[in-house]
Amino acid sequence: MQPIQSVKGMNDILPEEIALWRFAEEKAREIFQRFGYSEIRTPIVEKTELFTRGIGEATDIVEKEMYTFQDKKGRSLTLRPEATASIIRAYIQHQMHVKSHQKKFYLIGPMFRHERPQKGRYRQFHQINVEVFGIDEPMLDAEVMFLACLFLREIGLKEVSLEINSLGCPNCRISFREILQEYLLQYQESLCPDCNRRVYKNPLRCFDCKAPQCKEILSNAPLILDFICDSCNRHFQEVQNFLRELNVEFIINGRMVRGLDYYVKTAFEIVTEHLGAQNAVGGGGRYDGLMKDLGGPDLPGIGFALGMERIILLLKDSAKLQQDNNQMIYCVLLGDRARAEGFKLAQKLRSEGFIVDLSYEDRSAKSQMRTANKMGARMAIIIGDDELSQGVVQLRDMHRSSQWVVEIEELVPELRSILNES
RNA sequence: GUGGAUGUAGCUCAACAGGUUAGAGCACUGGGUUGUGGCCCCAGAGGUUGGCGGUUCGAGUCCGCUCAUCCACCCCA
Repeated sequence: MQPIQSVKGMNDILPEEIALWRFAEEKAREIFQRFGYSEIRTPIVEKTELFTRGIGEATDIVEKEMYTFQDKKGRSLTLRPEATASIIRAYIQHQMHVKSHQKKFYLIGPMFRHERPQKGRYRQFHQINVEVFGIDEPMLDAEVMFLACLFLREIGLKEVSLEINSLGCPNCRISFREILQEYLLQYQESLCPDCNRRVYKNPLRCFDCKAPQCKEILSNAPLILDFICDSCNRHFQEVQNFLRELNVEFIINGRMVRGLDYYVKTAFEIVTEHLGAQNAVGGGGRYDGLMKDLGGPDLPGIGFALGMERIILLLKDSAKLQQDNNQMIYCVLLGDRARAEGFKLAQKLRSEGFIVDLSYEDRSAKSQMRTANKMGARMAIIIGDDELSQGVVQLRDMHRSSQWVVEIEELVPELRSILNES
C-alpha cells in the first residue's frame, strides 16, 4: 500500500522549522503594530470574480495559476492567489471607510498558485501582506517601503536591495504603451514568441523577458520614467526624497514592471541574489484605482507582500538559531513506584508553569539520561525507590554536570531559582 | 504547460563490464556502570534498490512506461 503524500508543491512545516516561522511572524506583528497597523484575516476561498476583476484577466495568475473549482451549487470559487483583493473586499463589505478610522492593515497567511514548484516557489506559500487605503501622499509610499526594509533588517536579512520605479497613472501609461509598442514593433522578427504576444497584450511586460535578444532590444527601449506626467513625476521625486530622509538605500530600476495589472505610480521590489531563480523576497506598489474597480469608494491604496518561504530560506543559511530547550526539565524514573510518583510530580510541575517531559517507558537509567541529553534538557530530576523512601529527589544540572539532593517540598522553589538565573 | 537531472536503510552515499546472502558512515536501540547524559568500545535492529512491465540462465545495474522529488524555462512571493 502506497503511503499518502502531501499535494505537490504544498509542504509541511516541521517542528524544527517552526521556531524560524514564529520568529519572523512575531517580529512582523510587533513592528507593524508599532507603525499603527491592525491585523486582518480573510477567508482563504473567495468568489472567483474577485480575483479576475481585481488582478486582471490578462495576468498569468488569472489565466493559468488559480485553484478554481465549483461548489455544490455550481458557483465558481477560488483559493486566494494573493491577498490585496480580499482585503479590499473586506474593507468595502464592512464599510470600514465610514465605520472606522482604520486604514492600515496587515495579513499573514497562505496563498495558492498552481505553478510548477521549484526552489522558493510553491503551490501553497505564505505571505506577509501590508495594505493602506485612502492616502496618496508620497510620504506614505516611502514609509511603506521603509517598513518592509526595516522588518527584513530586524530579522537579520542583510543582503537584500530595494528597487523602485514609477509606472505612471493610467493616463501616462496609455501614451507610453503606444510609444513602447511602436519601438518594439520595429524589431518584431527578433523578439521571442512570448514577447510577440506581449507586444499587443501588454508591451510593458516585455521588460521582464530574459531571452538574450529581447534583453538587448529592451536595453535601448524607451523607459516609462521619461514619459510619465508631471504629477506622477512629482510624486516619484518626493517619494525618493522621503526615502533619503529615512536613510533607505534604493536603486531606480526603470525596467521593473510588475505582474499584476492594478499597479500605478510607485512600484517596488526587494530582491536578493541568494534564492536561485527567484530573486524577489517581496514586492508591492500603489493601486489607486483598484478599490473603485471592485465596487467600493474611490480610495487610493498601497501595499506590499513578502514571501515567507523565501525569507525562511534566507534566514536558514544566514542566522542559525537553534531550538531552545534551555528551560526543559526531564524526569528520569527508576522503578514502578517511582514511575507512578514521577508521573504525578511531572503534572504538578507543569501546573506550576515548568516545561516538563518524562520517560513513559520503563527504560534503564542510562537510556533515560541519554534522552534527556538529546532533548537538550537543562535539568534532570532523578527519582528512584531510595529517594522516594526519604521524600527527596536527585536534581541534576545537565549543563554544569552537578547533582544534588532536594526535598520534594523544596523542589519548586529550587527549580525556579535555577531556571530563572540562567 | 515545456525542458533537464535524480530516485538504494530514517539521513548522506557505496556496490568492478549485468553474477551468491545489497554494504558503509551518521542517526536509532541495547550493553560496557544491579540507578546517571555528552567522548570511547561492543552488539543489534533496520531494505519488496520508488512502482509496473520487458530483455536475460541471472537485473540495484540494460530497455520501456509510470510515479515522485529537485532544478531551470515561464511567472512571481
